[in-house]
Amino acid sequence: MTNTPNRSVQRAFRIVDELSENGGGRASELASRLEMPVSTVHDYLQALVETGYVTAEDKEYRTSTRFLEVGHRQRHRLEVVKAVRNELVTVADETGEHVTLLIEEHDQAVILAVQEGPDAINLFAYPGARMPLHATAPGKAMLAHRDDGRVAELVDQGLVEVTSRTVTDPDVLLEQLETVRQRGYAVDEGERIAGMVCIAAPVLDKREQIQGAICVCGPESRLGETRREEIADVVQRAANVTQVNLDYV
Amino acid sequence: MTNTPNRSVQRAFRIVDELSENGGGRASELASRLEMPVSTVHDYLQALVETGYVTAEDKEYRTSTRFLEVGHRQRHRLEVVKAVRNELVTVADETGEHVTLLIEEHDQAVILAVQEGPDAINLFAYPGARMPLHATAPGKAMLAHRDDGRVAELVDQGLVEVTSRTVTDPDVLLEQLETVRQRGYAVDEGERIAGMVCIAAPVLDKREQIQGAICVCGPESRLGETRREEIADVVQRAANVTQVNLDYV
DNA sequence: GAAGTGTTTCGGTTGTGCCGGAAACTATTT
DNA sequence: AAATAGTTTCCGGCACAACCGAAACACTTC
Repeated sequence: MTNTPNRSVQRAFRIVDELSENGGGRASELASRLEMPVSTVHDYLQALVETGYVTAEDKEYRTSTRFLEVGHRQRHRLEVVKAVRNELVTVADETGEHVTLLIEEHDQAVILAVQEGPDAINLFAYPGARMPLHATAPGKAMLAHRDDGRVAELVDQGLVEVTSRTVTDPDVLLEQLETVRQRGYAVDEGERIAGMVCIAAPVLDKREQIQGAICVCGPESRLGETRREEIADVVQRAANVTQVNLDYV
Repeated sequence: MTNTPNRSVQRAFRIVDELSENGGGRASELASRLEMPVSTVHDYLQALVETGYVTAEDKEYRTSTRFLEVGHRQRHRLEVVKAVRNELVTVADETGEHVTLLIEEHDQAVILAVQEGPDAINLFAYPGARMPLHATAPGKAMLAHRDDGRVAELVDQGLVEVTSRTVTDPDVLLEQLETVRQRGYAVDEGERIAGMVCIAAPVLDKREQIQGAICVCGPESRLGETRREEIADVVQRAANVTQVNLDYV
């Protein structure tokens, strides 16, 4: 942006990113991938090990469990997580499907908690996983309760097509958001993962501020019209209880 | 050690640590706590935000969910976690207590997974939480299967007294480790948390390498002699099944 | 034992992190 | 509104630490 990006910090975290994506790596490997001199990467790795955020085991470097620690501490402090915990379990039991809590961060939807019901299909969903807002039910649920300016910004950045069904037309998106506001829940039909339907309800606090979204995902084949409405009810009720918990505490 | 600690990297992560411990903070606040000039801290925060690992919301900085993401990705790749998952649930159900999976990292025991049984007391235990090896059952379970050199190193670093019951005498520790090897499980009696008894079994792979430990914790009052032995059996069986899973995959 | 591959060390130079100072905001108070 | 105090943010020049080429070192492999 303006200035002072602090190159060292950038580079350190680029290395961390790289380690995270590949589940570890060696100095030379990283060096070639990041197009940096080996000796430089080596210096960084040394420094990172020193901090405790990276471990070195026989020339093989990995991210350490410190990341888990920091991540969980942060999550633990978020009110929504506490407020929603029991509800997630309930929803998972009642629907049998894959249930998640998401929040918005840095213009993306991020999973904070996962609860798998008895029939849940195995999604590649873990806390910290992120996805575009416009291509998911929870994302749309949250966007619907943001001011229009925010939505316009997103549109300007371009609505990436994740699957062939992803909404990429701004007008369609705005229309859908209006629908979400009216009926209280959002749906995505294979817009992020083909063959997958998700239904999500927004969690608001007493000041009508969006705090997150509860989302149920299941295979299209299992989620007919009536079933979807059932699920929508369950999710909305859960979101409601969560709001009460949130305001009560 | 030798040289090149890369000050920028150190400082960046010190700021992250500080943010994590206090659940966020403002520039001036951090500056005074870390005894750095405000402008410097500001520069770092800016850089950290740029990386996406820190979020800024109205002058209030927090660690972002990226840490969760990196942490979980790492955890996901660890074989032990997959191998132990079902067993943790089983143990939690059978014992009713608080069950965890731990590994060793950087001379500490680190929790990787938590499973609470129906009667579990509420411990401040979350993935990423760390504790000294010598003061916990899982730590002792893991140490028992390390070569003596490693143990000697730990002793040299000093056996910190966590509670009044913590083993601080090297000879006693070595003796206990021998017992662990003989009967296959480790016990700690209020050595880390007063009033808390923990029973842990080591998870080894086919090459006899220590991969982690499964740990059951409960209040002293509930864990009499016979109950402890029951639990020891359950934990050992779980560790055994985990080993099989580990080697099979 | 020579040649190949990757890691670690070393040190000079050069670019950039650093931080004092000032400006631009935000509250709060009179 | 004006003054005060406490922030955050911007700026810019200097010193020093990051940077990386090259050399030393540790290994395999042929």
